Amino acid sequence: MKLSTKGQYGVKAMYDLALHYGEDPIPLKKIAERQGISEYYLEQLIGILRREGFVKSMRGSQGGYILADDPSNIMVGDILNILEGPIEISDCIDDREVNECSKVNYCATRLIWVKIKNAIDDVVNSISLQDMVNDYKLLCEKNKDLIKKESE
Amino acid sequence: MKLSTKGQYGVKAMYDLALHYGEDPIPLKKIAERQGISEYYLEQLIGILRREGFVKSMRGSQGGYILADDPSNIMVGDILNILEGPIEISDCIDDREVNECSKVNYCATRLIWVKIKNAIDDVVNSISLQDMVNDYKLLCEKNKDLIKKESE
DNA sequence: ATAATCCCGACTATTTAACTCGGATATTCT
DNA sequence: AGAATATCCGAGTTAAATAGTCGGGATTAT
Repeated sequence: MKLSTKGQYGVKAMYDLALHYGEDPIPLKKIAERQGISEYYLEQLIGILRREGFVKSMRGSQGGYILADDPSNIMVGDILNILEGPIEISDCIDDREVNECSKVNYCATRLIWVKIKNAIDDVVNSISLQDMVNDYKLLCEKNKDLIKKESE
Repeated sequence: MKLSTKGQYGVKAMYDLALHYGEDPIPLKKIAERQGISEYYLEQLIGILRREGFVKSMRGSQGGYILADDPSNIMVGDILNILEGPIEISDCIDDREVNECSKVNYCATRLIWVKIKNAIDDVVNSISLQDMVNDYKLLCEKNKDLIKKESE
């Protein structure tokens, strides 16, 4: 059970843009380099994100991409939903079992997939790009302190 | 983002066995029919579950499968882990970015995949086969009441 | 003996993931 | 104007995983 790289790459790229929000547009090449992703492949993914309105593009020399909105308004879940498709764990319609409960249109396992889906949604819809940036900066601070102490 | 059918089929089959726990062994053919799964395909899956000690098999005529343990001791997570493999959402080692935080061995997105994994684990490790059976029986009761009222 | 059933390994077809590429279009800089 | 830099678009490729199929052997109740 695993996520595809689409979602991973998409979140990484968007996070990279979030780190530079408010600055000049970032060309894809830079993002791909920094995040260790194939540039050509990322091109496809960011194309999707652009069409969905999550990033804006500037063509031509000095062009690149910027976030279409404030990082605090973009949730990880938004990105994953678009790149991975909605979480459709099961297309479960199980009605063959004609027994004492025959009238029940019910798949015993369906509830489990629903619970899993909800749990994932809760997580990814609660984390914004800004949260990720904050976490990163916090870690940097801690690290600086650590280096400082080491050199004392 | 979706689960493979392996996990779905496996849970369905185990649930079927749980419904008949304590009775005679159930042949694979019955399970496959009732749950709407290819018998040959299910054969592979249940083979894995047998080797891992989750079900016991009886060969020969009147043979079949039974749960190796009480349904309350078998968690949905156990089944999924074996059939889908552990949840390895990302094999994220991202250390290329040499900037002001260069000493930090840290992947910005890693925390997200960890959180997702934990959320899924929490769900599937909290649901036993017995829970599923209870849910089903509860639903049957409700349904009976409903039919009763309708006929009044 | 025979029918039912598990057991095992190999085979195949389909789909998906993960890239790769060629060339068109737009923009800036010199 | 022209070169360089980028986005934009669609198509092609490769490799792996998924899902399913099959043949035949071993075991056991009737």
